[in-house]
Amino acid sequence: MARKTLDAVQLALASIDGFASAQEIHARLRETGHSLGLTTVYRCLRSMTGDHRVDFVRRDDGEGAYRFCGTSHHHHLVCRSCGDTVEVQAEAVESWAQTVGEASNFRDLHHTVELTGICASCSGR
Amino acid sequence: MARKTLDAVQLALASIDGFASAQEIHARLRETGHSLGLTTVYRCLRSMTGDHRVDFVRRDDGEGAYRFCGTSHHHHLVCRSCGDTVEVQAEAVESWAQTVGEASNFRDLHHTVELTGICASCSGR
DNA sequence: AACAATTATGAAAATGGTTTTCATTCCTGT
DNA sequence: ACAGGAATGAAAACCATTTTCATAATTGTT
Ligand SMILES: [Zn+2]
Ligand SMILES: [Zn+2]
Ligand SMILES: [Zn+2]
Ligand SMILES: [Zn+2]
Repeated sequence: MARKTLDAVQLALASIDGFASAQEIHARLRETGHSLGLTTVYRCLRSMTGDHRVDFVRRDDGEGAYRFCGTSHHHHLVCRSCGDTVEVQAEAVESWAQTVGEASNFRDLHHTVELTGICASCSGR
Repeated sequence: MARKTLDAVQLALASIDGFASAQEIHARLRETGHSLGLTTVYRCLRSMTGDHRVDFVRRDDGEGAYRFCGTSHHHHLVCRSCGDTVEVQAEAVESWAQTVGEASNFRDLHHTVELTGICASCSGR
């Protein structure tokens, strides 16, 4: 893989807040002038996750999502009615996840935390 | 959906140790004489996960896996290598989720928490 | 420069799990 | 028995991802 190509993908990924699917990254690349094939985007992402340069998770629908590792780790509180999103701190969860995983002798721990609810304006008052 | 069908799927699921994919459950059903279509198996599983009667997780390759489960609220620590699963208690997370949601004036809070890692036997030591 | 060998790329096809469609079968109540 | 509704499943559609393979770009050698 050409470094030039890897850099383009990394830049696109870094320009997106949070996780993005391969196809979303591909779309962003085309928006910014780069014309890379979807196949190449997949190839780069696989290489980058292998090097732990990007995080990989599965969304609920099974689609894979990628995130540049430099991005600060946080979680979201999403309104099920209007989709409004708030970023939340999760100190308590971070330490809990680590502690619980180690207690079971698991290594290389990751976690997915998704909070949902009905926001103030959607709940009427 | 007919109760008879739901029961057959639940029985098949209960006869399998740990998680099983829809197709594995379908195969088990055929082995035990029941001739249910794959479509119906998917329908039953969707209904059961909606009722929280079975747990649903995504395997590393994106395939969904199901397991018959009690009704108590809990979370999972899943090995990304062999799929082995440990149920974990999450007192700290339950209260955190509630507190964080209320702090943002959200109501009717839900949460999804998945822990993954590499289990002791898979990590080689 | 010229040329061969190696690598990178991407369009199209293949893959595979899951969902939709829709015609048919099964139930239920009258 | 009969009509109306629910349940079923084979086949087709879907869609993210992977594989193929022919072409383009790069690198190295003479
Ligand atoms: Zn976290
Ligand atoms: Zn469970
Ligand atoms: Zn394991
Ligand atoms: Zn919980």
